[in-house]
Amino acid sequence: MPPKKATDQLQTTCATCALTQFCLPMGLTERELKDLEALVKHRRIFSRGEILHQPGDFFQNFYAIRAGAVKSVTINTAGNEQVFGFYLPGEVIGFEAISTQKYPHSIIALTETSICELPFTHLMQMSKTHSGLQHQLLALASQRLTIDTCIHFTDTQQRVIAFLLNVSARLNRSAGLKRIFDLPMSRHDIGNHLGLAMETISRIIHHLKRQGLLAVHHRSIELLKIPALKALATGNK
Amino acid sequence: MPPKKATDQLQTTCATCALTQFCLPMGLTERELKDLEALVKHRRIFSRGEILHQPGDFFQNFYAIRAGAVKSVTINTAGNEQVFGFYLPGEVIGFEAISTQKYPHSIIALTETSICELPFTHLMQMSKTHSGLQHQLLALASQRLTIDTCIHFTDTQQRVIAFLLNVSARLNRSAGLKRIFDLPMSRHDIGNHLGLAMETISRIIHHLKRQGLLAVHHRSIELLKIPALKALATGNK
DNA sequence: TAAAAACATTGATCTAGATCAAGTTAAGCT
DNA sequence: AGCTTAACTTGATCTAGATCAATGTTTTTA
Repeated sequence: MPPKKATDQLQTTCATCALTQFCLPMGLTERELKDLEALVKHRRIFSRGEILHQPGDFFQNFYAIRAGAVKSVTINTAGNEQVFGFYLPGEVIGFEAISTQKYPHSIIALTETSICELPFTHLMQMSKTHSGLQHQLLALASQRLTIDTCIHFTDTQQRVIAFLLNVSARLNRSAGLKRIFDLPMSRHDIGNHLGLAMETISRIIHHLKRQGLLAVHHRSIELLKIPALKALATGNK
Repeated sequence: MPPKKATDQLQTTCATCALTQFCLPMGLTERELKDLEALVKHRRIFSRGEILHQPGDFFQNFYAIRAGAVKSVTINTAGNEQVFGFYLPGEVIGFEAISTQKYPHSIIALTETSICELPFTHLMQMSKTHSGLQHQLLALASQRLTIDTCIHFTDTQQRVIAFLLNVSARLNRSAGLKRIFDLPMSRHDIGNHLGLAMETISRIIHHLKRQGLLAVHHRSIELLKIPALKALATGNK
């Protein structure tokens, strides 16, 4: 069940949302789910380029991505952007802000993006009585710690393939990799995030295409030989 | 109050530990602290090179670093090590394992290292009634998400300086940077972690030394011009 | 619907940093 | 203490990927 378009999502409840088994509701009892639902403050749509929050903004809400995608960035003093990561449907923004009470990054919508806003203090209050929620909050923070292993690969091609497989898996949370998908972010953003030039991303993807490992048309990707791609990503050249 | 040597730490309790205000006990009431103390299963010493756990091991315990340091690594199919990060005194290992119930990495002691073992299920049980602990668990997971920003810098020198400042700050959690400290990890590990060759680390450190920004003798570092180093790290060349 | 802007590809050149290699220093071991 | 081994430094060379540049494509906006 793929997430619907951003604009279709405004009336959905947690119980009827396609992402209910991956997002915050996961593992919650029916009762807990109903209470969580009551706690959702806003459902909002951001259009491409809009900023959800800036670094230093006081941390008040989690944002659960319902449809679309955002990037997490900072701008350094020299004016250069630094892409820290991406958030895809079902993923929750805010964990990195808990300890300092301030968001550390800018969150910018990459496409039309629909989100659910959840007040943190209410969530914490609720999780005192709802132990399923308490566990799920930690589990989501945990997931976030291991979600993005691509940056750690030394080999450039490995990094790019691992990134593509990572996005594919995250877009298809239920079962394995999504074979056909659209990258929500630009080559520039991918490059920045992986510490590579945009042109290098382009060339590596082209190379994989020529080898018949995937089909590409701009941001649309089809993984053709998943086992081979996996093998390359884990370092078996 | 610097952390004592690993071997001095076996008898210490949470209440008397120098790290009490940074580690899990932070923000806990006296009552909560006493209950937490009762929950600590083991205090153990690992010597250099010893493995705390392997990837895939069933997640049962958090490990709080009391003295020393460890690295978090994986070995890929080609036999290459990949350094994911480091844990320094007061830091807690285990958050990345909550969602899958398995540790994703090997944890290897870099020096003589003393740790406190805390059973996860007991912690969760306890945090149902101790809301300070519940918050502190999330806060520590949160901290972990933002602790290691060095890898995201594009410029090589920036990455290395940011790394040194990062270690310095983490070794001196209370107040700002530690001016004089020993790196617990090898140049090789630093390089691997930052995606650079060991020789490059050596050369960049040598370069900073020649500029008079720091004093180095093997793993011992003294930060001589902190503002200048900070400026370089944030991209003002 | 056309024009503009943003994004992506492809090629040519150049340089930062990897790799290779040798020598030095420090740490662990018997 | 002296031997062995691991870690670090320094230099020379080479290459992967950055940078520069031009063109093509798609999306956005007027």
